[in-house]
Amino acid sequence: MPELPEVETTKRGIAPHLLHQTVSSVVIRQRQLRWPITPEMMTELPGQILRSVDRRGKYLILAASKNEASGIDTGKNYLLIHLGMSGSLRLVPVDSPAGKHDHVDITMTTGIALRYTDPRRFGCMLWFAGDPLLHPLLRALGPEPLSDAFAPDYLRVQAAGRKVPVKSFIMDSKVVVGVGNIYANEALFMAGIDPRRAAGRISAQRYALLTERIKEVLAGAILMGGTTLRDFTGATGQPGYFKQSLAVYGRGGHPCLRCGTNLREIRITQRSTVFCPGCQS
DNA sequence: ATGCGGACCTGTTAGC
DNA sequence: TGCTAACAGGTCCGCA
Repeated sequence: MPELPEVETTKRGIAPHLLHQTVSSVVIRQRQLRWPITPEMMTELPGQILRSVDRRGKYLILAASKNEASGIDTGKNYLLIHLGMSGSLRLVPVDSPAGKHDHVDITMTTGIALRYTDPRRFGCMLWFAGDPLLHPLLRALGPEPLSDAFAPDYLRVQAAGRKVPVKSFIMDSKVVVGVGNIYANEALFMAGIDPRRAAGRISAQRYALLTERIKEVLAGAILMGGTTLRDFTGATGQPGYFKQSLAVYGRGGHPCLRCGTNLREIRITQRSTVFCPGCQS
């Protein structure tokens, strides 16, 4: 379900209802996610105040700390959340009936609960202390695609000598975060690059264009509120509206919207890959 | 270091 | 209509 725009949309949706709020209770119905949820989250988080909601790649980072009357900084704890393939976070009224895959509720004293749902359980919810950016899952991540660090010459430099298909290359979170299967397909189409081409054999000029297209497609999707595939919904349950503007993803065998050639669908490292043999080389 | 394939888990859809 | 197999938005890990 979630690629970067969906995660960003989720973040924007939930943040206003969480910031500066005190957690009143945590209910864990299923702790076996990608990694088990530690019971400490349930015992330590209630009573703490949520201080920030951030995103790094497709990870959401919630910071929490106690409200110390003494003024002594007791340090922050962090909740690292990934939505995996099928996860979502929504805001629901306290005591809303929980469905089969509603694994966690974090309820605020306002009566609003942050509900984590994830049928496939590929996501995670990790409770820890210490600098979140040094966390093993975040430490080695590449730059944010919408930041200036993702510069026109960045991909060319990183790709030197690499033989993987360019599609796998831009989906590698150590290279750049947040480019999932849908947007990798779309950005390569927009840049006119064959997804099978070896990463190390693409010109600086084409990489500059690809970089621009990646930024464009992600920023556009964020503006649209995320892609709707199957059942993606934002924090309050509203659907995203980006699907209608996908040019290649999910359109294998159909005519290219630009040149009319039938789009080809292949697999690159187990992932569905759609491209136009006429427009992409 | 790089690249590949398997692993995690459930739900939906395509095909017989 | 029913059964089975393939596939789905992610990414970590172990092995060659």
